[in-house]
Parts: sequence; C-alpha cells; structure tokens
Amino acid sequence: MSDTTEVPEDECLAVWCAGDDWCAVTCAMDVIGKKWHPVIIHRLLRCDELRFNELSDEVDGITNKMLSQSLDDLEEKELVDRTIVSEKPVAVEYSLTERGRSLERVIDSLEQWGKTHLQPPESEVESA
Amino acid sequence: MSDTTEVPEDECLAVWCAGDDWCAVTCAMDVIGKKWHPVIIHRLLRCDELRFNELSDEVDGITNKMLSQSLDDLEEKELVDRTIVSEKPVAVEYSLTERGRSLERVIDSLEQWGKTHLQPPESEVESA
DNA sequence: CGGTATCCTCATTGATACTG
DNA sequence: CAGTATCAATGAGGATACCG
Repeated sequence: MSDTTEVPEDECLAVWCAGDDWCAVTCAMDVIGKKWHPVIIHRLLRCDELRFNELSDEVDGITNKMLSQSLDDLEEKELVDRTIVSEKPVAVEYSLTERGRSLERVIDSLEQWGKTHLQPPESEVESA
Repeated sequence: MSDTTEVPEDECLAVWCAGDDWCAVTCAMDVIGKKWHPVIIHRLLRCDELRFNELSDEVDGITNKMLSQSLDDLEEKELVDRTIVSEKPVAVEYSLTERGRSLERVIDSLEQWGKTHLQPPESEVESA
C-alpha cells in the first residue's frame, strides 16, 4: 500500500504544476529544489536520523530559521518524519519517511553528477 | 579534449560550494536548480535542438526575459550550445552540449520521481 | 535543546515595451 | 525571429534575539 497511489487528497504537490504538460521535473524540483532541502535529505540519507542541532551542524551554513523552515516544509511534504524522543529535556529526531527515502536515486544522481562534472576541490580547497 | 578535465580555469562552479564538505548535491542544484533550467534541459533532451520561440512555446509560462536569461546562464555553464542558423532572418538554435547531455540521468531520475510520487494529473487535469 | 519572531536585504521573477 | 531594457513586486534567505 505504498507504491500504487501515493498522492493524498489534501496534497497540493501536483497542483501548481498541472499546467500544459504537467512536467514532472518541475514538480519534483519544486519539492526538493529549495535551497537547503537537497543537503538535508542527503544527510538524512546517510545518517538515518539526526537531531536538530546535529543537522544544524551537519549542513553548515544554515541558520536555525532556515533549518526549521526547511524541516517544516519537508515534513509537510511527507518527506521527513519528526520524532519526539524526549519531552523534558526537549529532544527531537528527524528521519526520512519512505517517500523521503525514495528520493535517494535523485539525490544520488545529483551528487554523482556534481562529483563528476563539477570537480571536487580536494586538491585546492585550502586556498581559501 | 572534452572528457578528461571538464573544468575550465574561469569556472566558478566549484567555488561557491567549496565550503566545509564541498557537497556535490548543493553544487549540482546550484547549476540546474534554477526555476526554469530543469524544464529547458528536459525539452532539449527530448527535442535535440530548438529555436528560441519553440523553447518559449515548449516551456509554457516562461517569459522572454527568463528564457533568455536561463539560456544565457546555461550557456555560460556550458550546458547549452547556441547556434546561429541564419543571420539575415535571425535564426538561432539551442541544443545541449556534452555536459548538458550528461544531465540526462539527473533529469530523468527527477522526472521519474515526480511521476511516481507526485502523480500526473492525467485523469483529473480538466477540473481546472 | 529546539525552535520562533522580527526585521531587513537583495536576488529572482515578471510585465511590458522596444529593437536589430 | 530573437532577444534586450526598464521597472516593479515578491518572497526567499539571513541576522539577531528571544522563548518553552
């Protein structure tokens, strides 16, 4: 029951794209194309579950606001799960949902392309 | 001389991302993550070569300015080739470069994901 | 710890009109 | 046909501070 018809009724994901040709790429980009989404997903893909601050540390450069906002959006899109681990000393853990994990191929091809065609600065990263 | 070391000296593609972890996904997104880039590349992937107006018609919703601007950016990033077909009645054709074509996997996985998880509105597209 | 709230900036996008 | 110029709007993103 998870690969036949994934789209909920309240889901508006498909709406803003349903123009002349539907365009799945544009839609997909609208979902994961936000500035911080790809990295966040990428990290979650590798670490399985992370706390807010761990994520904040992992992503590097992201502000609380953007992390929170991105996570919020990702949750709303059912790509990320938010789990309260502890109430008293507030502790929350973020992980990918099934749907989120399904993005692995996308993120992976993106990463692959980046590594192949953008050239990692492994040998000249210390110049800055 | 086109598949050994693809990165030109003036190329700043790798620069803005060379932070703490390099992050290929973020870099890749910076290249193709612009609003219209994915669709344009997608069309070019399917049509091989298109004129400015054909593209303008294909993309649907894009303005001259954005198309021109996107194409310009794509050219600068060496993803798209601009070929002047005719001088007098100005005619230009756009096509993907090798590098641009290398994005096929990315665009494809993006499209695949979109189609699988965002559900094309084929059966309810006429409600609007 | 895990966020929110506020304010501010500037980049992206768009509409419209004009041109070689 | 294939753009460019200009102006304006929008909103994404960032800095900082505060909260339960």
